[in-house]
Amino acid sequence: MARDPNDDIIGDIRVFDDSYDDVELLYRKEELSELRSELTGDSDGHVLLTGSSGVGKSLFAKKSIDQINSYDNTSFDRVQVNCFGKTTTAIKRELVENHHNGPDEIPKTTAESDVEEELETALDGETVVVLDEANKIHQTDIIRDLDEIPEITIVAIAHDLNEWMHQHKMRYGNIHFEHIPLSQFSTQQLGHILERRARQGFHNMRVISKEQLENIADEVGGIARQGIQRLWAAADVAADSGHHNITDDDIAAGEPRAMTRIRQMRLESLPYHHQVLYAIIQERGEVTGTDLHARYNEVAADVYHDVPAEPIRERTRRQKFPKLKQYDLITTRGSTQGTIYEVVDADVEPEKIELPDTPSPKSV
DNA sequence: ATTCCACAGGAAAAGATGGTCA
DNA sequence: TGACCATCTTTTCCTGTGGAAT
Repeated sequence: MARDPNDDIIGDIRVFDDSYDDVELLYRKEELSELRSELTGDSDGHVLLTGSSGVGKSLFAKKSIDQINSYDNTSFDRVQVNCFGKTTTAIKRELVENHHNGPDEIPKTTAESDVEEELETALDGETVVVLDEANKIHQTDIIRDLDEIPEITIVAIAHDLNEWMHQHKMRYGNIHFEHIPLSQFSTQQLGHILERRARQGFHNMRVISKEQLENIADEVGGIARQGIQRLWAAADVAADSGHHNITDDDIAAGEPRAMTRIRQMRLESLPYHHQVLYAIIQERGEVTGTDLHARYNEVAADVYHDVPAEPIRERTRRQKFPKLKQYDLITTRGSTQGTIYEVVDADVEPEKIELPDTPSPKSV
């Protein structure tokens, strides 16, 4: 069962990365033309893109704006920044750095007013600023600031319209955003998208059939990111099993592997406290609240030894669980003192956290 | 049935972080 | 630079709940 590299089905693993963007935009004609009329029309409003996780919002923003640029013979610049966890100045700094006119690097000590100045000098015409994960913008007035620069049109990306309204419309009430929702793909559409991916990532297209691709698309309910991970996982399982073609069983067997990979990425994107708590639950598969807190207190000194973070109190720990649930990493059942915390997938390992192995069966 | 207990989660105060402005 | 403000996180305090003990 030794795995011969020549048997590998995957030719280019990068094709299955989240960040891979050397693709053609498919089935987004309507949204594209809406965006085009916003960006090329007279309106000086901004754009809000929404859609559920994994439908390809960032990719759409990137590819469609570049496409509009080349088809319409317009020439505005596109600058894209992920806003997650960044301050106003950090976002502006990154905007300048990402702009083709700007310096590649601005020292972090530069004052905000100077960064602002650098930004305005870099702009030499219409510029579309894409704010990725704009729903994560918290204590910043970045939107208001950018709105005041006439050359800039903002394309903000968020998950959910209501959430966006709640967080921002009140604060930026007078700044207009045209809303363009991105829907999930139909089975057929996603099947086709996956076929393109396979064509790019696999050595040979004959290893998987059209029906199989559509089955994957159907199973993931039109969520592109999941479909792509399922495709990768199916190929990975097939290669492990020494198959030359991907079988239906490989696809089925790949499902947990794909989900594990997605959950693993989510866990790693979370702050340290979440990961510590996850590690404790994962250690035993399931644990009661009492045992969880006891174990936390036991390992706290070790686990927080050489990290910037400090251990947190019980109430604060409880406040971390909703996020872990939302990311489908843990579940809870029972209520009040009987609550059991349980990992969804024991194969998802907290890579940064090493718990000291003092197996403490509820020592009384 | 009643009381007791432990804890999840709500409310609000306190703290931390980062921005603005004189 | 320091006083002040806005926002988000953590802590403190507390209430409601459901199971166990009486």
